[in-house]
Amino acid sequence: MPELPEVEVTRRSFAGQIAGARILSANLGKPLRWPLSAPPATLIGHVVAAVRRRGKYLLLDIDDGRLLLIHLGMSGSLRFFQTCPPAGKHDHFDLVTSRGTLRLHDPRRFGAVVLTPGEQSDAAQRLLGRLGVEPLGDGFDLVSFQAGLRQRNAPVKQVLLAGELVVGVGNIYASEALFQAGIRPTRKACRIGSESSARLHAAIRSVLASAVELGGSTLKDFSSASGEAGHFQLSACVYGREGLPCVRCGRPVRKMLQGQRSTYFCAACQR
DNA sequence: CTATGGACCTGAATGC
DNA sequence: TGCATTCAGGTCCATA
Repeated sequence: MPELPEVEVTRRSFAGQIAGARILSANLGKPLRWPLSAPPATLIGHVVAAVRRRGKYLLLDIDDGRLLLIHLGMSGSLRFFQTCPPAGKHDHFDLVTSRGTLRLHDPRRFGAVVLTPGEQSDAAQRLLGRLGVEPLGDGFDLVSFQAGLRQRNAPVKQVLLAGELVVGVGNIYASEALFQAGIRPTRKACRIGSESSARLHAAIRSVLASAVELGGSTLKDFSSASGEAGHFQLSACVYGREGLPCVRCGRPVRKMLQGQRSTYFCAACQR
């Protein structure tokens, strides 16, 4: 489900409520992707100082310097409840605080909750250390992005998904950004001209920013921590539109597989 | 080093 | 109706 916009929308929907809240208990259900590196009981009595985001990870700063990392995987979503209903079959983590309960719902359990000693610890850096720059931040400058592309021989879509150049661009938004930039997803990154790569740079920013504005994509079951659905998918130009007319030229949108994942594009508009 | 494919897990949609 | 197959928003890991 969640790419950067969904994670950011989720963060914004509960960060203000949980910041300053005292942890009353932390309960795990079925195992998630990585084990907790410390017993969750060690969180009790501590305060959640802030909620940040890095790529597709949510970072909960604990008042003693520890960092609780949450990743939503493919099917995860978070809700923040004032009064928390009983846990359902796919609710696998509850952080009960003085201001409400943060609950992770994740049917496929590709998500993760990892308690680390701090952002610079090995445990945290193992997950965060190789992430590329934030696409909506100042670090995403055109010149370094173009230089990064020139170094990669892989198809540009795979380079975006790898997240080593720039984070947060997942399967939906990679297709959308490449469509907006007029670049064929199979084109080798190092063979993209500087005008095209400048368009891609701008497209990544604008696609992600507009998805955040629209509250993310609601394909299957995404909603924010307050339960709001997103609306980006209504404005998707190519993703999930195989066979439907390209919004620009009217020819049918095509679907192909790249690295076992669906890619949507317009063969006429993208070269 | 890179590129590829499998692994993790469940549920919904599709096909026969 | 029932059962098997395919697909889904992510990422790590083993293998060539």
